[in-house]
Amino acid sequence: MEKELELFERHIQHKGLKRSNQRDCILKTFLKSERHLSAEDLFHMVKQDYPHIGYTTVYRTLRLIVESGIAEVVDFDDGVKRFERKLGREYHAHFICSHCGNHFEAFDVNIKTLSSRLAKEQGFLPQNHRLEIFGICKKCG
Amino acid sequence: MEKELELFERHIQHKGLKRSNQRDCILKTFLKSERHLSAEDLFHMVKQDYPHIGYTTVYRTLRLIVESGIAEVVDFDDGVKRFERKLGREYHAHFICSHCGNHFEAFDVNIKTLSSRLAKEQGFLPQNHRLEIFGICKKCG
DNA sequence: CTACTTGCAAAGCATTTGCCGGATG
DNA sequence: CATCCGGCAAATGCTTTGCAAGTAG
Repeated sequence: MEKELELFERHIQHKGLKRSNQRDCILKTFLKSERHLSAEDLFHMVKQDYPHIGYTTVYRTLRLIVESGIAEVVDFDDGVKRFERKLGREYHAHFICSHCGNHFEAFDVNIKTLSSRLAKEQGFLPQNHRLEIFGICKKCG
Repeated sequence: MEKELELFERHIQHKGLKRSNQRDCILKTFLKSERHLSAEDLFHMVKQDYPHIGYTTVYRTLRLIVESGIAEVVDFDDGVKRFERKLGREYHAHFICSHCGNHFEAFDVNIKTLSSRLAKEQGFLPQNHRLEIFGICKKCG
C-alpha cells in the first residue's frame, strides 16, 4: 500500500494537481478492496464515507490511478470496465465462465515468460499483458 | 470460407431465422476483410454494396456471426469492440502499441498449450482464450 | 489569490430496442 | 399469410465534459 500511495503522490505532483480527501479515500478504498472492481462498485463503497460523492469524481480518480501505474483495466466482455491492482501481479490469468459469468484467476510464472519472449521476438517493448480464458467453470461443468 | 458459411446457415436454421441478402453480404464482407474490424468499419464497407444499410443490421448480424462461432470479440481498450475470425486462429497473441495505437499479432503454439494447461489445473473447460500484450512497438520505441 | 477540485446536470459515444412497412418461405 | 427482416429514430447504459461554487497550498 505504501508503494501505491507514493506512486499516486508522484503522479499528482508530476501533473501539477492537488490531493484531496476524496481522492485519498477513493484510492484507499480501492486498495483495501477485492479484485476486479467496476467504477460503480467503487462508487457505492466510497459513498459510505462520502455520501455526496459523485460518479464523476470516482471516474476521474480511477483515471489517475491507472495513469499512476497502480491499477489496470480488465474486460470480461459484459460492457463494464473493471479495475485491478497491478503491482506484483504480472503472472496471472483470468478465467471467465461463459455460463455463470463468474471469474477467478490463477498465477503462473510462465505467463510472463511467454509474453516476454513473444514481445522480444517482435521487437516490441512490453509494458503489460493480459491473458483471459473463457469457458465453463467447475461448478457449471 | 465454406466452413463459415455452413456454420452460419446452421445457426440461422437452429434459431428458426431466415437468410437475407444483407446478412449474406455482411458475412461475406466480413470474411473477405482484414482482421480486427469494428462494427463501424464493417458498416462502411457494406455500405458500398448496400447504400441503405443501417448500423442496426450490421450489429445484429455481427451478433449472429459471433453466436455461430465464426468470429470473436477483441478489445484494445479504446472503447470500440472489434471482431476477428476465429477458425484456425487459436495460437495468436495481440500486440497493442500504447503510443501509436496500432496493433498486430503473432502466432505461437505455446499460447494454446499454456492456456490449456492452466485451465486443466483449475478444472476449467476452456472454450476460448485471449492474450493481449500492451507496450511500445518497433516504430515508436 | 490563483488554480485545481467537486458534484450536479447535460452531453457523448457505441450499441440496442421499438416500431412498422417490406420481404421471405 | 404468418413470421421474420431492415432501417429509421429513439432509447439505453457506461463514461466524460461544462459549469459554478468550494477548497488547497
